[in-house]
Amino acid sequence: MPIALNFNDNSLLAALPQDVLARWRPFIKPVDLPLGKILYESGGKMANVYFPTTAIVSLLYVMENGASAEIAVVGHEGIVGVSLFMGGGSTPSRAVVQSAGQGYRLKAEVMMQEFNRAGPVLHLLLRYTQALITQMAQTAACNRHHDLDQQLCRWLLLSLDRLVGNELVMTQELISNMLGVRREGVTKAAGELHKAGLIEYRRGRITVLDRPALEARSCECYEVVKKEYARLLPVELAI
Amino acid sequence: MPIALNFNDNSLLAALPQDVLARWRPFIKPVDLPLGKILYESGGKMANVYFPTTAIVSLLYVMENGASAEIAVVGHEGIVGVSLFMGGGSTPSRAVVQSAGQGYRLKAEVMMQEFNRAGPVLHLLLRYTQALITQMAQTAACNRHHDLDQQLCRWLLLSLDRLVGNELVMTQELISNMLGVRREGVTKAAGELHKAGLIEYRRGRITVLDRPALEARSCECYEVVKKEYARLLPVELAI
DNA sequence: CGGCATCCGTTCGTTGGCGTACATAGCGAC
DNA sequence: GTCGCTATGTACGCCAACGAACGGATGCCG
Repeated sequence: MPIALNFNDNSLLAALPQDVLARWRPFIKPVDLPLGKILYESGGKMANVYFPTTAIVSLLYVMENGASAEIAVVGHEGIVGVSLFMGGGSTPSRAVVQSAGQGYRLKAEVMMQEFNRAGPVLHLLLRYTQALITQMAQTAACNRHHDLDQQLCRWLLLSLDRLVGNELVMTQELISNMLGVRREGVTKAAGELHKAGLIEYRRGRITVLDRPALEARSCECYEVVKKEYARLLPVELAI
Repeated sequence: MPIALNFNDNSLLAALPQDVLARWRPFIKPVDLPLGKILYESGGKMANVYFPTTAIVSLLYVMENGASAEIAVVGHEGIVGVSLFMGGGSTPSRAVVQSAGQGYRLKAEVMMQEFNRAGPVLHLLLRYTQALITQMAQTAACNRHHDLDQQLCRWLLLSLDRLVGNELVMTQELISNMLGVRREGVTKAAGELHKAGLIEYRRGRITVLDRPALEARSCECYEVVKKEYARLLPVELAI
């Protein structure tokens, strides 16, 4: 944990004016986000918001029968906990760390205080939330119309955009939970991507070999979401 | 068109303070919203926002190949055009009138002016947006895990909540576009609901006979969304 | 360096929804 | 009342994904 916090690792923090960061400095803490850690539970009170830096966080919907489905993913371009400032302070979804790493944690009250000043923080966060909404909407449509093969490509690309390097530490079982499909289905789809020479993997590690081909094979959803993030967030924020 | 506008027909308008309504009065107009009218197009600029009263508006995602999927529905409890104040001024989805009726139209600039005062309008609209987000997330998960039968029940109930009476003017073809499935699939599912005595229909009119049974047969998604709307919006706003 | 938990591969039958094609029937216009 | 458009009913083969079950492999840990 460096003495001088480097807020540039999260794009939202990086875009904030100095005076906001100065106010936040005493209350914002770097934290480890280990794989599987639940940042908030469905319907639970939100004591903090999180700004991931090297971690990836999944917004996961868990149904009554235990089945799950990812509705959006948040990395160093975003913030976990938008429902805090949107109002209500909870959502019926769960936020869980999908790829281990670090992030910053900020107390809910401090965030709210700043939000209620109705300055640049408010506008930046609302634009980010709009981008998140796009991702959710796209996920809904994608779940309806695209096959597992394409969705796996989309999902790999979305994750890749939020990581450095081209390797994901990720079991097929975990991916299947995110996509809301069976593990066997992921095995089959991944096998085909492997045969085509796009990826390589072994026991919980996936390496992307041919990213352009992955983009070509993915459904349109990846591209749409990416473009919308680029449009809505300041240039230096683009993923 | 009455001389005295009755803003109580839309719950958001009804919840606004008098001084806001007074400022809006010169700029807000009752409008007819005929079936199929497109209020805004994917990616298009948003010149107005709409407050439905008796109409229902679908937020529809249209894919490259022409396939579509509804991501949320808006009626007298809401507003069409949240991406205006969220930032960006457009979304990659389309807003189309799903059930003909009336609503109010307000110029985008007037809305923005009020929103930027950062008063009760801002907070009310953000809470509503949060409810809308819940609906989208639920739709995403529902699309993944529940079968057409259950989804049709959910969809009928969501529509019914936004109408007076128990009759929907709605062809199966239209429903299939909303749900993102084939028309034949809707015919089959509707036939089963009919056999079970829950609904009755003839050529573009569906009558709900046994609402409790419909709720029992629906997936959990309807209940979750409904509860979240009730929680997030003031009591008198509850659908 | 060996044991073992965990991850990945594969199989078989089932099923819900798709694409296509065509038949019937309600309802408005004339 | 008849015509014709459009909504609804039905049938066939097809395929992606499901559920369950089990074998094989890898790499971590002692």
